[in-house]
Amino acid sequence: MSKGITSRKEDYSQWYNELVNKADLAEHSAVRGCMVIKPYGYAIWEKMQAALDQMFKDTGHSNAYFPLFIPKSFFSKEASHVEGFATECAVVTHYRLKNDGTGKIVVDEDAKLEEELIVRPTSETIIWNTYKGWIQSYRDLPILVNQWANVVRWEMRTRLFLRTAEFLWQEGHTAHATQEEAIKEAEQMLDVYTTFAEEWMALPVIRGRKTENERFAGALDTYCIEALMQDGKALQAGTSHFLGQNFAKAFDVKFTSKEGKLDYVWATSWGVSTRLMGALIMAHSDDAGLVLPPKLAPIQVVVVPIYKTDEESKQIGELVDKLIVELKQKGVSVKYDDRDTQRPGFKFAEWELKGVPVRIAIGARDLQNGTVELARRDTQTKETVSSEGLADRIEQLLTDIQQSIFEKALAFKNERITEVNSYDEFKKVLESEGGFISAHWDGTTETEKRVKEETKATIRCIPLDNKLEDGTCIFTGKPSKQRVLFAKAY
RNA sequence: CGGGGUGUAGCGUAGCCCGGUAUCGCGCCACAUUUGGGAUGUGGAGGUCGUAGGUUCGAAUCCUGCCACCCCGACCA
Repeated sequence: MSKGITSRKEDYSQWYNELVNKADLAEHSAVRGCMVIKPYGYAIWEKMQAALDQMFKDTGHSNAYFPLFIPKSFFSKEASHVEGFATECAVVTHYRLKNDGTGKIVVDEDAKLEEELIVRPTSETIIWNTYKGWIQSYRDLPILVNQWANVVRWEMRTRLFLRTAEFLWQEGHTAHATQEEAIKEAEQMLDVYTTFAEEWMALPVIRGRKTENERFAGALDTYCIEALMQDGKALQAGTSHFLGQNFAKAFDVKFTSKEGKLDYVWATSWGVSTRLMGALIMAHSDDAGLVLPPKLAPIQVVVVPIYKTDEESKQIGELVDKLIVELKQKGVSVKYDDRDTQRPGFKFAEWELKGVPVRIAIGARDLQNGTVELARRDTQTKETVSSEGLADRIEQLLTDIQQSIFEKALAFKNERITEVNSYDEFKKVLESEGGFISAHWDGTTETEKRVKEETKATIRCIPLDNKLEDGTCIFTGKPSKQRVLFAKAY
Protein backbone atom coordinates (compact mmCIF):
# COMPACT_ATOMS: atom_id res chain seq x y z
CA MET A 1 0.00 0.00 0.00
CA SER A 2 1.44 3.36 -0.96
CA LYS A 3 1.38 6.21 1.50
CA GLY A 4 -1.65 8.43 1.75
CA ILE A 5 -4.29 9.45 -0.71
CA THR A 6 -4.87 12.52 -2.83
CA SER A 7 -6.21 15.46 -0.87
CA ARG A 8 -9.93 16.22 -1.04
CA LYS A 9 -9.31 19.83 -1.93
CA GLU A 10 -6.78 19.00 -4.62
CA ASP A 11 -8.96 16.66 -6.65
CA TYR A 12 -12.24 15.51 -5.14
CA SER A 13 -12.92 12.81 -7.73
CA GLN A 14 -9.51 11.30 -7.40
CA TRP A 15 -9.70 11.48 -3.62
CA TYR A 16 -12.98 9.56 -3.78
CA ASN A 17 -11.67 6.89 -6.15
CA GLU A 18 -8.48 6.32 -4.20
CA LEU A 19 -10.38 6.17 -0.95
CA VAL A 20 -12.83 3.60 -2.24
CA ASN A 21 -9.98 1.50 -3.56
CA LYS A 22 -7.53 1.79 -0.72
CA ALA A 23 -10.06 1.40 2.06
CA ASP A 24 -10.97 -1.92 0.43
CA LEU A 25 -14.54 -0.95 -0.32
CA ALA A 26 -14.90 -1.66 -4.03
CA GLU A 27 -13.23 -1.72 -7.42
CA HIS A 28 -14.18 -1.66 -11.07
CA SER A 29 -14.72 -5.13 -12.46
CA ALA A 30 -13.78 -6.60 -15.79
CA VAL A 31 -17.38 -6.10 -16.84
CA ARG A 32 -18.14 -2.73 -18.35
CA GLY A 33 -19.61 -0.34 -15.81
CA CYS A 34 -19.93 -2.95 -13.11
CA MET A 35 -18.39 -2.98 -9.68
CA VAL A 36 -16.93 -5.54 -7.32
CA ILE A 37 -17.89 -4.75 -3.73
CA LYS A 38 -15.05 -6.07 -1.61
CA PRO A 39 -15.62 -7.82 1.72
CA TYR A 40 -15.00 -4.74 3.84
CA GLY A 41 -17.29 -2.59 1.71
CA TYR A 42 -19.90 -5.29 1.70
CA ALA A 43 -19.75 -5.58 5.49
CA ILE A 44 -20.80 -1.93 5.71
CA TRP A 45 -23.60 -2.52 3.22
CA GLU A 46 -24.77 -5.47 5.33
CA LYS A 47 -24.97 -3.24 8.39
CA MET A 48 -27.08 -0.81 6.38
CA GLN A 49 -29.28 -3.61 5.09
CA ALA A 50 -29.85 -5.00 8.57
CA ALA A 51 -30.90 -1.64 9.99
CA LEU A 52 -33.18 -0.80 7.08
CA ASP A 53 -34.69 -4.27 7.00
CA GLN A 54 -35.63 -4.00 10.66
CA MET A 55 -37.22 -0.62 10.07
CA PHE A 56 -39.26 -2.02 7.19
CA LYS A 57 -40.46 -4.87 9.35
CA ASP A 58 -41.28 -2.49 12.18
CA THR A 59 -43.57 -0.65 9.77
CA GLY A 60 -45.38 -3.83 8.77
CA HIS A 61 -43.52 -4.85 5.63
CA SER A 62 -42.36 -8.32 4.55
CA ASN A 63 -39.64 -9.39 2.14
CA ALA A 64 -40.29 -11.30 -1.08
CA TYR A 65 -38.45 -11.94 -4.30
CA PHE A 66 -39.46 -11.43 -7.93
CA PRO A 67 -37.72 -12.44 -11.18
CA LEU A 68 -34.66 -10.77 -12.62
CA PHE A 69 -36.13 -10.91 -16.12
CA ILE A 70 -39.08 -8.90 -17.29
CA PRO A 71 -40.84 -9.74 -20.57
CA LYS A 72 -40.68 -6.77 -22.89
CA SER A 73 -44.46 -6.68 -23.18
CA PHE A 74 -44.85 -6.12 -19.43
CA PHE A 75 -42.36 -3.40 -19.54
CA SER A 76 -44.11 -1.47 -22.26
CA LYS A 77 -47.50 -1.42 -20.54
CA GLU A 78 -47.02 1.79 -18.60
CA ALA A 79 -46.16 4.42 -21.21
CA SER A 80 -44.18 6.97 -19.19
CA HIS A 81 -42.41 4.18 -17.31
CA VAL A 82 -40.99 2.55 -20.43
CA GLU A 83 -40.09 5.93 -21.83
CA GLY A 84 -38.07 6.71 -18.72
CA PHE A 85 -36.04 3.53 -18.80
CA ALA A 86 -35.95 2.57 -22.50
CA THR A 87 -32.54 4.07 -23.19
CA GLU A 88 -30.72 2.10 -20.51
CA CYS A 89 -31.99 -1.46 -20.69
CA ALA A 90 -29.99 -4.65 -20.93
CA VAL A 91 -31.94 -7.05 -23.14
CA VAL A 92 -31.72 -10.84 -23.32
CA THR A 93 -32.43 -12.08 -26.84
CA HIS A 94 -31.01 -15.63 -26.96
CA TYR A 95 -30.77 -18.59 -24.64
CA ARG A 96 -28.00 -20.74 -26.10
CA LEU A 97 -24.43 -20.64 -27.37
CA LYS A 98 -22.79 -22.98 -29.84
CA ASN A 99 -19.43 -23.90 -31.31
CA ASP A 100 -19.30 -22.42 -34.80
CA GLY A 101 -17.15 -25.29 -36.11
CA THR A 102 -13.84 -23.46 -35.86
CA GLY A 103 -13.76 -23.72 -32.07
CA LYS A 104 -15.20 -20.28 -31.56
CA ILE A 105 -18.17 -19.96 -29.23
CA VAL A 106 -20.96 -17.90 -30.77
CA VAL A 107 -24.58 -17.08 -30.02
CA ASP A 108 -26.83 -19.71 -31.52
CA GLU A 109 -29.11 -17.75 -33.82
CA ASP A 110 -31.58 -20.64 -33.78
CA ALA A 111 -32.06 -20.08 -30.08
CA LYS A 112 -33.66 -16.66 -30.38
CA LEU A 113 -36.27 -15.88 -27.74
CA GLU A 114 -39.74 -15.31 -29.07
CA GLU A 115 -40.07 -12.39 -26.68
CA GLU A 116 -37.06 -10.49 -25.44
CA LEU A 117 -36.45 -10.29 -21.70
CA ILE A 118 -35.38 -7.09 -20.03
CA VAL A 119 -33.00 -7.35 -17.11
CA ARG A 120 -34.95 -5.39 -14.50
CA PRO A 121 -33.97 -1.75 -14.13
CA THR A 122 -36.72 -1.65 -11.47
CA SER A 123 -39.50 -4.12 -10.75
CA GLU A 124 -42.82 -2.26 -10.85
CA THR A 125 -44.03 -4.07 -13.95
CA ILE A 126 -43.19 -7.66 -13.01
CA ILE A 127 -44.53 -7.05 -9.52
CA TRP A 128 -47.78 -5.47 -10.62
CA ASN A 129 -48.29 -8.28 -13.07
CA THR A 130 -47.97 -10.60 -10.07
CA TYR A 131 -50.16 -8.49 -7.77
CA LYS A 132 -52.97 -8.83 -10.30
CA GLY A 133 -53.33 -12.45 -9.20
CA TRP A 134 -53.12 -11.60 -5.52
CA ILE A 135 -55.78 -8.95 -5.29
CA GLN A 136 -59.54 -9.33 -5.65
CA SER A 137 -61.02 -7.76 -2.55
CA TYR A 138 -60.27 -4.95 -0.13
CA ARG A 139 -59.57 -7.80 2.28
CA ASP A 140 -56.42 -8.59 0.26
CA LEU A 141 -55.12 -5.09 0.89
CA PRO A 142 -52.81 -3.58 1.76
CA ILE A 143 -49.89 -5.53 0.32
CA LEU A 144 -46.69 -4.32 1.94
CA VAL A 145 -43.76 -6.01 0.28
CA ASN A 146 -40.08 -5.23 -0.04
CA GLN A 147 -37.47 -6.90 -2.20
CA TRP A 148 -33.70 -6.89 -1.78
CA ALA A 149 -32.27 -7.26 -5.25
CA ASN A 150 -29.87 -6.19 -7.93
CA VAL A 151 -30.98 -4.09 -10.88
CA VAL A 152 -29.31 -3.11 -14.13
CA ARG A 153 -29.35 0.29 -15.77
CA TRP A 154 -27.03 0.56 -18.75
CA GLU A 155 -25.47 3.86 -17.80
CA MET A 156 -23.10 5.56 -20.20
CA ARG A 157 -20.73 6.76 -17.55
CA THR A 158 -20.25 5.07 -14.24
CA ARG A 159 -18.71 5.82 -10.87
CA LEU A 160 -18.09 3.40 -8.01
CA PHE A 161 -21.18 3.20 -5.78
CA LEU A 162 -22.75 6.36 -7.21
CA ARG A 163 -23.59 5.11 -10.63
CA THR A 164 -22.83 1.61 -11.83
CA ALA A 165 -24.45 -0.49 -14.53
CA GLU A 166 -25.57 -2.99 -11.92
CA PHE A 167 -26.37 -2.00 -8.37
CA LEU A 168 -27.85 -3.50 -5.23
CA TRP A 169 -30.88 -1.99 -3.63
CA GLN A 170 -34.14 -2.59 -1.92
CA GLU A 171 -37.42 -1.73 -3.58
CA GLY A 172 -40.68 -1.62 -1.69
CA HIS A 173 -43.89 -2.09 -3.64
CA THR A 174 -47.17 -1.58 -1.87
CA ALA A 175 -50.81 -1.81 -2.89
CA HIS A 176 -53.62 0.05 -1.13
CA ALA A 177 -57.38 0.45 -1.23
CA THR A 178 -57.35 4.23 -1.04
CA GLN A 179 -55.37 7.15 -2.32
CA GLU A 180 -54.97 8.56 1.19
CA GLU A 181 -53.51 5.33 2.48
CA ALA A 182 -51.04 5.10 -0.41
CA ILE A 183 -49.88 8.68 0.06
CA LYS A 184 -49.52 8.03 3.76
CA GLU A 185 -47.39 5.00 2.99
CA ALA A 186 -45.13 6.96 0.63
CA GLU A 187 -44.70 9.62 3.29
CA GLN A 188 -44.08 7.06 6.00
CA MET A 189 -41.28 5.46 3.99
CA LEU A 190 -39.71 8.83 3.42
CA ASP A 191 -39.70 9.18 7.21
CA VAL A 192 -38.04 5.79 7.53
CA TYR A 193 -35.34 6.83 5.08
CA THR A 194 -34.85 10.10 6.90
CA THR A 195 -34.44 8.35 10.23
CA PHE A 196 -32.03 5.87 8.73
CA ALA A 197 -29.93 8.56 7.04
CA GLU A 198 -29.73 10.78 10.08
CA GLU A 199 -29.55 8.30 12.94
CA TRP A 200 -27.53 5.53 11.33
CA MET A 201 -25.52 7.19 8.59
CA ALA A 202 -25.17 10.46 10.53
CA LEU A 203 -26.19 12.08 7.28
CA PRO A 204 -28.47 15.11 7.56
CA VAL A 205 -30.95 15.28 4.72
CA ILE A 206 -33.50 17.61 3.24
CA ARG A 207 -36.90 16.10 2.69
CA GLY A 208 -38.85 17.23 -0.30
CA ARG A 209 -40.81 16.57 -3.43
CA LYS A 210 -39.42 16.28 -6.93
CA THR A 211 -40.60 18.57 -9.67
CA GLU A 212 -42.51 17.02 -12.55
CA ASN A 213 -39.34 16.93 -14.61
CA GLU A 214 -37.34 15.02 -12.01
CA ARG A 215 -40.14 12.67 -11.01
CA PHE A 216 -39.85 8.89 -11.29
CA ALA A 217 -41.11 7.55 -14.60
CA GLY A 218 -44.67 6.45 -13.90
CA ALA A 219 -45.18 8.25 -10.58
CA LEU A 220 -47.67 10.96 -9.71
CA ASP A 221 -45.48 12.25 -6.93
CA THR A 222 -41.89 11.54 -5.94
CA TYR A 223 -40.67 12.28 -2.43
CA CYS A 224 -36.96 12.33 -1.81
CA ILE A 225 -34.23 12.92 0.70
CA GLU A 226 -31.32 15.01 -0.55
CA ALA A 227 -27.92 15.10 1.11
CA LEU A 228 -24.95 17.39 0.62
CA MET A 229 -21.47 16.08 -0.10
CA GLN A 230 -18.29 17.80 1.00
CA ASP A 231 -17.58 19.20 -2.46
CA GLY A 232 -20.87 21.10 -2.37
CA LYS A 233 -22.73 18.75 -4.69
CA ALA A 234 -26.08 17.24 -3.76
CA LEU A 235 -26.86 13.56 -3.75
CA GLN A 236 -30.28 11.98 -3.87
CA ALA A 237 -30.13 9.47 -1.05
CA GLY A 238 -33.56 7.88 -1.27
CA THR A 239 -36.89 8.16 -3.00
CA SER A 240 -40.47 7.21 -2.26
CA HIS A 241 -43.09 7.37 -4.98
CA PHE A 242 -46.82 7.75 -4.95
CA LEU A 243 -47.76 5.89 -8.12
CA GLY A 244 -51.48 6.61 -8.08
CA GLN A 245 -53.40 4.02 -10.09
CA ASN A 246 -51.01 4.10 -13.04
CA PHE A 247 -49.63 0.60 -12.64
CA ALA A 248 -52.94 -0.85 -11.51
CA LYS A 249 -54.49 0.46 -14.71
CA ALA A 250 -51.61 -0.75 -16.87
CA PHE A 251 -51.88 -4.25 -15.39
CA ASP A 252 -55.61 -4.20 -14.78
CA VAL A 253 -55.44 -4.70 -11.03
CA LYS A 254 -58.91 -4.04 -9.58
CA PHE A 255 -60.47 -4.85 -6.24
CA THR A 256 -63.96 -4.89 -4.81
CA SER A 257 -64.36 -2.39 -1.99
CA LYS A 258 -66.35 -2.81 1.21
CA GLU A 259 -69.18 -1.01 -0.56
CA GLY A 260 -69.10 -3.52 -3.39
CA LYS A 261 -67.60 -1.08 -5.87
CA LEU A 262 -64.87 -2.14 -8.33
CA ASP A 263 -61.85 0.16 -8.35
CA TYR A 264 -58.20 0.21 -9.32
CA VAL A 265 -55.61 -0.33 -6.60
CA TRP A 266 -53.42 2.52 -5.36
CA ALA A 267 -49.67 2.01 -5.35
CA THR A 268 -46.37 3.19 -3.94
CA SER A 269 -42.77 2.21 -4.51
CA TRP A 270 -39.68 3.27 -2.65
CA GLY A 271 -36.00 2.45 -2.72
CA VAL A 272 -32.49 3.08 -1.57
CA SER A 273 -29.39 1.59 -3.14
CA THR A 274 -25.69 0.96 -2.70
CA ARG A 275 -25.45 4.61 -3.68
CA LEU A 276 -25.87 5.23 0.04
CA MET A 277 -22.37 3.83 0.36
CA GLY A 278 -21.16 6.65 -1.85
CA ALA A 279 -23.05 9.14 0.29
CA LEU A 280 -21.59 7.71 3.47
CA ILE A 281 -18.07 7.93 2.08
CA MET A 282 -18.36 11.43 0.65
CA ALA A 283 -20.21 12.98 3.55
CA HIS A 284 -17.77 12.23 6.36
CA SER A 285 -14.38 11.13 5.10
CA ASP A 286 -11.17 13.16 5.12
CA ASP A 287 -7.67 13.09 3.69
CA ALA A 288 -6.67 10.26 6.03
CA GLY A 289 -9.46 8.10 4.64
CA LEU A 290 -12.88 6.86 5.54
CA VAL A 291 -14.77 8.08 8.60
CA LEU A 292 -17.51 5.67 9.59
CA PRO A 293 -20.34 6.41 11.97
CA PRO A 294 -20.05 3.84 14.78
CA LYS A 295 -23.50 2.39 14.13
CA LEU A 296 -22.46 1.27 10.64
CA ALA A 297 -18.82 0.40 11.27
CA PRO A 298 -18.16 -3.34 10.86
CA ILE A 299 -15.29 -2.87 13.29
CA GLN A 300 -16.01 -0.24 15.94
CA VAL A 301 -12.84 -0.57 17.96
CA VAL A 302 -9.42 -1.74 16.88
CA VAL A 303 -6.73 -2.61 19.40
CA VAL A 304 -3.11 -2.26 18.33
CA PRO A 305 -0.42 -3.74 20.58
CA ILE A 306 3.03 -2.22 20.75
CA TYR A 307 5.69 -4.54 22.05
CA LYS A 308 9.35 -5.42 21.82
CA THR A 309 9.45 -8.86 23.37
CA ASP A 310 7.29 -11.96 23.35
CA GLU A 311 6.74 -11.48 27.06
CA GLU A 312 5.30 -7.99 26.50
CA SER A 313 3.19 -9.30 23.66
CA LYS A 314 1.78 -11.97 25.94
CA GLN A 315 0.99 -9.54 28.75
CA ILE A 316 -0.76 -7.16 26.37
CA GLY A 317 -2.67 -10.07 24.88
CA GLU A 318 -4.03 -11.07 28.27
CA LEU A 319 -5.15 -7.55 29.01
CA VAL A 320 -6.79 -7.19 25.62
CA ASP A 321 -8.62 -10.50 25.94
CA LYS A 322 -10.37 -9.23 29.03
CA LEU A 323 -11.27 -5.95 27.36
CA ILE A 324 -12.65 -7.74 24.32
CA VAL A 325 -14.96 -9.85 26.48
CA GLU A 326 -16.27 -6.74 28.23
CA LEU A 327 -16.81 -4.86 24.98
CA LYS A 328 -18.53 -7.77 23.29
CA GLN A 329 -20.93 -7.99 26.21
CA LYS A 330 -21.90 -4.42 25.41
CA GLY A 331 -22.39 -5.31 21.75
CA VAL A 332 -19.29 -3.45 20.62
CA SER A 333 -17.39 -5.07 17.76
CA VAL A 334 -13.66 -5.23 18.40
CA LYS A 335 -10.69 -6.25 16.31
CA TYR A 336 -7.41 -7.14 17.97
CA ASP A 337 -4.80 -6.46 15.33
CA ASP A 338 -1.98 -8.63 16.60
CA ARG A 339 -0.37 -9.23 13.20
CA ASP A 340 3.35 -9.44 13.72
CA THR A 341 3.96 -8.73 10.06
CA GLN A 342 3.15 -5.01 10.31
CA ARG A 343 4.42 -2.33 12.59
CA PRO A 344 2.16 -0.16 14.76
CA GLY A 345 2.48 2.98 12.65
CA PHE A 346 1.40 1.08 9.59
CA LYS A 347 -1.60 -0.34 11.40
CA PHE A 348 -2.65 3.08 12.69
CA ALA A 349 -2.67 4.45 9.16
CA GLU A 350 -4.43 1.43 7.76
CA TRP A 351 -7.30 1.46 10.27
CA GLU A 352 -7.70 5.19 9.84
CA LEU A 353 -7.99 4.65 6.11
CA LYS A 354 -10.70 2.10 6.81
CA GLY A 355 -12.58 4.45 9.08
CA VAL A 356 -12.63 2.48 12.33
CA PRO A 357 -14.15 4.93 14.85
CA VAL A 358 -12.01 4.13 17.90
CA ARG A 359 -8.46 2.89 18.23
CA ILE A 360 -6.74 1.66 21.35
CA ALA A 361 -2.98 1.33 21.50
CA ILE A 362 -1.35 -0.57 24.34
CA GLY A 363 2.40 -0.75 24.92
CA ALA A 364 4.89 -1.53 27.66
CA ARG A 365 4.52 1.97 29.03
CA ASP A 366 0.78 1.40 29.47
CA LEU A 367 1.31 -1.95 31.14
CA GLN A 368 3.35 -0.19 33.80
CA ASN A 369 0.97 2.74 34.25
CA GLY A 370 -2.31 0.89 33.90
CA THR A 371 -3.31 3.06 30.94
CA VAL A 372 -4.09 2.84 27.23
CA GLU A 373 -3.97 5.31 24.40
CA LEU A 374 -7.47 6.05 23.15
CA ALA A 375 -7.81 7.66 19.73
CA ARG A 376 -10.94 8.74 17.88
CA ARG A 377 -11.07 8.68 14.12
CA ASP A 378 -13.44 11.56 13.47
CA THR A 379 -11.40 14.23 15.24
CA GLN A 380 -8.02 12.48 14.89
CA THR A 381 -7.37 13.17 18.57
CA LYS A 382 -5.89 10.83 21.14
CA GLU A 383 -5.52 10.74 24.88
CA THR A 384 -3.99 8.47 27.46
CA VAL A 385 -6.62 7.11 29.79
CA SER A 386 -6.79 4.65 32.65
CA SER A 387 -7.63 1.09 31.63
CA GLU A 388 -10.00 1.10 34.59
CA GLY A 389 -13.62 1.32 33.38
CA LEU A 390 -12.43 1.40 29.79
CA ALA A 391 -15.32 -0.53 28.30
CA ASP A 392 -17.87 1.93 29.68
CA ARG A 393 -15.81 4.80 28.46
CA ILE A 394 -15.60 3.35 24.96
CA GLU A 395 -19.32 2.67 24.82
CA GLN A 396 -19.97 6.32 25.64
CA LEU A 397 -17.32 7.47 23.19
CA LEU A 398 -18.98 5.58 20.33
CA THR A 399 -22.24 7.34 21.09
CA ASP A 400 -20.46 10.69 21.20
CA ILE A 401 -18.73 10.06 17.90
CA GLN A 402 -22.00 9.10 16.19
CA GLN A 403 -23.52 12.34 17.41
CA SER A 404 -20.52 14.47 16.64
CA ILE A 405 -20.19 13.22 13.06
CA PHE A 406 -23.84 14.03 12.49
CA GLU A 407 -23.53 17.50 13.96
CA LYS A 408 -20.51 18.28 11.86
CA ALA A 409 -22.31 17.22 8.69
CA LEU A 410 -25.41 19.12 9.77
CA ALA A 411 -23.46 22.32 10.31
CA PHE A 412 -21.76 21.87 6.95
CA LYS A 413 -25.09 21.41 5.19
CA ASN A 414 -26.82 24.29 6.96
CA GLU A 415 -23.98 26.66 6.12
CA ARG A 416 -24.44 25.80 2.48
CA ILE A 417 -28.08 26.60 1.97
CA THR A 418 -28.03 30.03 0.38
CA GLU A 419 -31.01 32.18 -0.49
CA VAL A 420 -30.53 34.12 -3.70
CA ASN A 421 -32.79 36.59 -5.47
CA SER A 422 -31.16 37.03 -8.85
CA TYR A 423 -29.77 34.82 -11.56
CA ASP A 424 -26.33 36.50 -11.29
CA GLU A 425 -26.22 35.79 -7.60
CA PHE A 426 -27.38 32.24 -8.31
CA LYS A 427 -24.51 31.60 -10.71
CA LYS A 428 -22.01 33.22 -8.39
CA VAL A 429 -22.93 31.01 -5.44
CA LEU A 430 -23.00 27.95 -7.64
CA GLU A 431 -19.46 28.69 -8.79
CA SER A 432 -18.03 29.52 -5.39
CA GLU A 433 -19.29 27.32 -2.56
CA GLY A 434 -21.99 25.31 -4.31
CA GLY A 435 -24.40 23.67 -1.93
CA PHE A 436 -28.15 24.13 -2.01
CA ILE A 437 -29.44 27.35 -3.46
CA SER A 438 -32.87 28.46 -2.39
CA ALA A 439 -34.50 30.50 -5.15
CA HIS A 440 -37.81 31.39 -6.68
CA TRP A 441 -38.85 29.45 -9.75
CA ASP A 442 -41.81 29.99 -12.06
CA GLY A 443 -42.88 26.36 -11.84
CA THR A 444 -42.26 25.45 -15.49
CA THR A 445 -40.22 22.53 -16.79
CA GLU A 446 -38.97 24.82 -19.54
CA THR A 447 -37.25 27.14 -17.06
CA GLU A 448 -35.88 24.22 -15.09
CA LYS A 449 -34.32 22.74 -18.22
CA ARG A 450 -32.80 26.02 -19.36
CA VAL A 451 -31.23 26.64 -15.98
CA LYS A 452 -29.80 23.12 -16.12
CA GLU A 453 -28.38 23.70 -19.60
CA GLU A 454 -26.74 26.94 -18.59
CA THR A 455 -25.49 26.07 -15.12
CA LYS A 456 -25.74 22.27 -14.71
CA ALA A 457 -27.77 22.90 -11.57
CA THR A 458 -31.08 21.07 -11.17
CA ILE A 459 -33.98 21.49 -8.83
CA ARG A 460 -33.24 18.94 -6.15
CA CYS A 461 -36.54 19.30 -4.43
CA ILE A 462 -39.32 21.42 -3.12
CA PRO A 463 -38.78 21.05 0.63
CA LEU A 464 -41.71 19.55 2.53
CA ASP A 465 -41.54 22.20 5.23
CA ASN A 466 -41.39 25.02 2.68
CA LYS A 467 -43.12 28.22 3.67
CA LEU A 468 -45.09 30.07 1.04
CA GLU A 469 -43.53 33.35 0.01
CA ASP A 470 -44.32 35.61 -2.92
CA GLY A 471 -41.43 36.37 -5.24
CA THR A 472 -40.25 36.35 -8.82
CA CYS A 473 -38.50 33.59 -10.72
CA ILE A 474 -34.76 34.27 -10.85
CA PHE A 475 -34.65 33.17 -14.49
CA THR A 476 -37.82 34.51 -16.10
CA GLY A 477 -38.98 37.10 -13.58
CA LYS A 478 -42.44 35.56 -13.55
CA PRO A 479 -44.34 35.36 -10.25
CA SER A 480 -43.57 32.53 -7.83
CA LYS A 481 -45.24 31.35 -4.64
CA GLN A 482 -42.33 29.58 -3.00
CA ARG A 483 -38.61 28.94 -3.15
CA VAL A 484 -37.16 25.63 -4.36
CA LEU A 485 -33.71 24.12 -3.80
CA PHE A 486 -31.28 24.06 -6.67
CA ALA A 487 -27.89 22.33 -6.69
CA LYS A 488 -25.39 20.59 -8.84
CA ALA A 489 -25.93 16.93 -8.19
CA TYR A 490 -24.38 13.52 -8.53
C1' C B 1 -23.64 7.27 -29.23
C1' G B 2 -20.26 11.91 -30.54
C1' G B 3 -15.12 14.32 -29.23
C1' G B 4 -10.24 13.37 -27.01
C1' G B 5 -6.69 10.09 -24.77
C1' U B 6 -4.20 5.68 -22.91
C1' G B 7 -2.73 0.37 -23.06
C1' U B 8 4.85 -1.78 -20.88
C1' A B 9 5.57 -6.99 -13.93
C1' G B 10 0.26 -6.94 -8.87
C1' C B 11 0.13 -1.11 -9.01
C1' G B 12 2.28 3.55 -10.88
C1' U B 13 5.68 4.59 -14.80
C1' A B 14 10.52 5.60 -18.40
C1' G B 15 11.69 4.15 -23.22
C1' C B 16 8.37 5.28 -28.78
C1' C B 17 9.65 11.08 -32.32
C1' C B 18 15.19 8.82 -34.18
C1' G B 19 14.01 0.24 -34.67
C1' G B 20 19.05 -3.45 -31.84
C1' U B 21 14.99 -7.72 -26.78
C1' A B 22 12.90 -3.10 -21.35
C1' U B 23 14.01 1.79 -16.87
C1' C B 24 12.71 3.42 -12.12
C1' G B 25 9.53 3.55 -7.71
C1' C B 26 5.91 0.96 -4.74
C1' G B 27 4.39 -3.87 -3.67
C1' C B 28 5.91 -9.27 -3.29
C1' C B 29 9.59 -13.36 -1.30
C1' A B 30 14.08 -14.67 2.07
C1' C B 31 17.35 -13.30 6.00
C1' A B 32 19.01 -9.82 9.65
C1' U B 33 18.32 -5.61 12.60
C1' U B 34 13.80 -3.18 14.15
C1' U B 35 8.54 -2.05 16.61
C1' G B 36 4.81 4.61 21.06
C1' G B 37 2.70 7.25 13.65
C1' G B 38 3.12 4.33 7.18
C1' A B 39 11.08 0.83 9.31
C1' U B 40 16.17 -0.13 7.32
C1' G B 41 19.86 -3.08 4.98
C1' U B 42 21.35 -7.18 1.86
C1' G B 43 19.83 -10.75 -1.55
C1' G B 44 15.85 -12.57 -4.84
C1' A B 45 11.40 -13.67 -7.94
C1' G B 46 8.22 -11.58 -11.43
C1' G B 47 7.46 -9.17 -18.60
C1' U B 48 5.24 -13.59 -25.09
C1' C B 49 5.52 -4.47 -24.00
C1' G B 50 -3.47 -4.97 -25.02
C1' U B 51 -4.35 -8.11 -29.49
C1' A B 52 -4.03 -9.81 -34.78
C1' G B 53 -1.48 -8.88 -39.02
C1' G B 54 2.17 -5.99 -42.07
C1' U B 55 7.16 -3.56 -43.10
C1' U B 56 12.28 -5.05 -41.64
C1' C B 57 18.15 -9.02 -40.93
C1' G B 58 15.79 -7.24 -36.39
C1' A B 59 9.60 -4.07 -33.74
C1' A B 60 7.63 -1.86 -27.07
C1' U B 61 9.26 1.67 -30.95
C1' C B 62 7.01 2.43 -37.84
C1' C B 63 2.03 1.05 -40.59
C1' U B 64 -3.11 -1.24 -40.58
C1' G B 65 -7.27 -3.70 -38.32
C1' C B 66 -9.50 -5.17 -33.79
C1' C B 67 -10.22 -5.10 -28.40
C1' A B 68 -10.20 -2.89 -23.64
C1' C B 69 -10.10 1.06 -20.39
C1' C B 70 -10.03 6.40 -18.96
C1' C B 71 -11.53 11.63 -19.56
C1' C B 72 -15.18 15.36 -21.68
C1' G B 73 -20.40 15.66 -23.62
C1' A B 74 -25.68 13.49 -24.02
C1' C B 75 -28.35 9.91 -20.18
C1' C B 76 -29.02 8.73 -14.93
C1' A B 77 -30.55 6.19 -8.28
